[in-house]
Amino acid sequence: MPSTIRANDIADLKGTELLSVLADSAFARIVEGCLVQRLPPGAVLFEEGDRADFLYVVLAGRIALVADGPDHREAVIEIFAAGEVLIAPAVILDLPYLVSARVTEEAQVAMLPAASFRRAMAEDSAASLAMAQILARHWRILVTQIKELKLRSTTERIGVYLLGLLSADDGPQTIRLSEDRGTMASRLGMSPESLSRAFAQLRRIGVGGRGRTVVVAEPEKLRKLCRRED
Amino acid sequence: MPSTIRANDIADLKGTELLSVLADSAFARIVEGCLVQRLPPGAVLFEEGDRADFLYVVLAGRIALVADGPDHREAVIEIFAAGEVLIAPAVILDLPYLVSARVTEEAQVAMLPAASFRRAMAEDSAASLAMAQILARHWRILVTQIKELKLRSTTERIGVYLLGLLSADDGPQTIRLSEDRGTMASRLGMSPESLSRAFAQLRRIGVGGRGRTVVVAEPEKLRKLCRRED
DNA sequence: CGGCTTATTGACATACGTCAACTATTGTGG
DNA sequence: CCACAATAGTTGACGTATGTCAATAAGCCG
Repeated sequence: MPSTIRANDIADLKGTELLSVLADSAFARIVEGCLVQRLPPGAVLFEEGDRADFLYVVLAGRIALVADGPDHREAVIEIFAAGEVLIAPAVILDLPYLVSARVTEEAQVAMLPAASFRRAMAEDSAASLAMAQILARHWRILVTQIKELKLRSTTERIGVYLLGLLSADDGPQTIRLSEDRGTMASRLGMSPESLSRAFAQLRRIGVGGRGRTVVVAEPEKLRKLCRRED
Repeated sequence: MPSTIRANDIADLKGTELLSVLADSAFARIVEGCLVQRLPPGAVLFEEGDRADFLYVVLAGRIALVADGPDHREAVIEIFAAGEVLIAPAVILDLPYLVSARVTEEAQVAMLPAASFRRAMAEDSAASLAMAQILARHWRILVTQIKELKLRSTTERIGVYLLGLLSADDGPQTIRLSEDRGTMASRLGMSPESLSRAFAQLRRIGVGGRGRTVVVAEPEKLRKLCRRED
């Protein structure tokens, strides 16, 4: 059940990139009609096609944007973590959601009424500038994803994904996946089985581990695999 | 060769969604350092990795954003027409271009210096609001494309693409593709050969025509093919 | 009318998905 | 703490959609 907002939720909201720039009065107005929800994994925030009545802000946990396909297939488009703002585009344009949202990791989210958010955007220039910057970053994230889908094999896509989790260091590294492998497969546009097999491929260049743990023995080999100018 | 701007170019710029909202003084400053270029098909505006020194506005013709793949393969990400603004994200964030841009149809483009555009965004709240709205629309376009790449077959992707060109009418329609079939294939994430074969599939439900002309005898059949809930 | 690019078609290879079986892994209640 | 079920991941066998390579045909332009 949505509940009204508490003091430390307000602090969290104030700490997000988007809302931190708002003037105090504008921030107060936004927070006014705001609801906060704690949700278990699997919970659905909204479904594709719903009217965009709320802007969601992730306060904790993780939320996946998923597109529904034929016969219960689905594709994960993007995953959001604490501090990020969800589906602003639908809210800004006052258009139905293009995707559904589902909790992948026990989450706490704030729901800001769409109309008051749009008003804040129109009245507070810092907000629209911050919004433009956030959307600009997302444009790049999505374009990168499209490039990968169109030009890279399953194995390479996994490689690129892992590289994004690696530090610049060149020694062996252990990383922790923030999603289970099934979700990761869907996000990367492949079946869980293909993911599994692609990981098997990567084993020969020193990528191991199991479950959510992945060990990359030789990051440089992985980088070489994914480098374009081969 | 880039040349300085002429009166009717200024009128065109003033007519675009993004720049029309600017206050006169801000608009004048932006136009100040602006160059205009007329370019033949095949011309490259900039390449992936270049520093984002300019924001491009398409005044006429068409420009494709393309990602370069291994051994001279490439993927078309999006195509822009007159009135649209190109790769604002890189300019806003002052990051290198993620993609290259190539003219697909004899074009005229205005080049606005990145720094003065960023300044205009910061100072003119109407501009950042308009920018946020434009980027919001692009987010939806890109997400739609990702959904299609992840969930639909080549034939369905073509179907959806054609549906986007069709009027709501239910009678036979003749439409004109704005790109050659090779470019269209790349934009849809498939080889030209696959596009050709998928068109052959569609023939049995009344999709015909050749070259840039496509005839859809029974739009309803096409809609049915692409409808999700089978 | 040749040349030129662009589109189609055929034969073939292969990457990836699907279905099904099997094996961890995790969680639950006795 | 162990059995058990439930879930998640792996592996194998197989089918198929899509890419690749090569040859042909069809538009297009000087």
